[in-house]
Amino acid sequence: MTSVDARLAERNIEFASQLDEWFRAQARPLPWRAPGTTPWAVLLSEIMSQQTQVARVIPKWQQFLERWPTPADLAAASDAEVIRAWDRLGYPRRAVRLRALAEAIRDRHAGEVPDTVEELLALPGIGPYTAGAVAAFAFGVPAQVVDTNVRRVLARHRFGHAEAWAPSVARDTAAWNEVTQAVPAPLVVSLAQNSMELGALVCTARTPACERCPIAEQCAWRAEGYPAADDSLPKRKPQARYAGSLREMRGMLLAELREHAEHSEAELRAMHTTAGTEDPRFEAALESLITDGLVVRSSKGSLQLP
DNA sequence: ATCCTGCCTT
DNA sequence: AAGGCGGGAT
Repeated sequence: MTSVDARLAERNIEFASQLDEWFRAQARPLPWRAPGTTPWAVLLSEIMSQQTQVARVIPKWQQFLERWPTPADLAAASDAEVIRAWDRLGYPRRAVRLRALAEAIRDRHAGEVPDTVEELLALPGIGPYTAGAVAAFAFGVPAQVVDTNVRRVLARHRFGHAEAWAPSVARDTAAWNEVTQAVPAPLVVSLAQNSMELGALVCTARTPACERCPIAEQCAWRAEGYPAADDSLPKRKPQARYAGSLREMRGMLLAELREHAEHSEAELRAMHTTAGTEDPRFEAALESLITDGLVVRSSKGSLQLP
């Protein structure tokens, strides 16, 4: 081992150890972190937390588990039931994917959530983050876990960037490999959870609370005087305006279909036609919902949840 | 306006 | 690599 490797190893282990100490004292008691949480419950929490804040996920997570305690239970439900239960968590296509996911677990894995990244990644609706998170948090595998929080913490603390780099599997993997090198497996697992928690509570995107940060002393970004974002780094494009968007129309149509079991297509179209002029978004929104499997067109021109 | 424990398609 | 996809909170 070269002296460079030795120094990196020392830095990595100190980084992981300090975060671990902080986590034990400061972490939120999230329900899916309680001992005895099933892999299915962990998986469900990760799916629901994809682009939805923890506070909004918690009650919905509890409702789903009470109603569908195992993958087989959810697989046996209809898409319509799951879409209605999903309610306003956002990105309703996740509800359909979730049921397909439960079905795949039932059919390919005898109803048990698999414990390897490779098998998890092959399931619908599970990408690099979720596969790693489930392997790590449900099964203790020292897998790569890079979400927006980890990405930002590493970008700042280890690499001195003001903002996280844009999501890229290559960048995520390179950074993860560097910071976990020579770190013992159990500590790698906690590093994932700990850095995620630090990003959520302290090293936040907008106004980081550096005065409460347990690793501020070693922070590269702080050492460099909190430099502004590097323009050479790719940035996520801001979301388009919601009012008037196709997404808004999708939301309106889905709300109506959630409420009434069935609609005639003509009736639904009429609801979005004023003074003889059809809302130009109507057709595209409907087709998009059908493509996502959120709405089905029946034989005689009626629309309903699948 | 920006962010939130991303994923899938093109 | 880029664009699309909810809805709530700050």
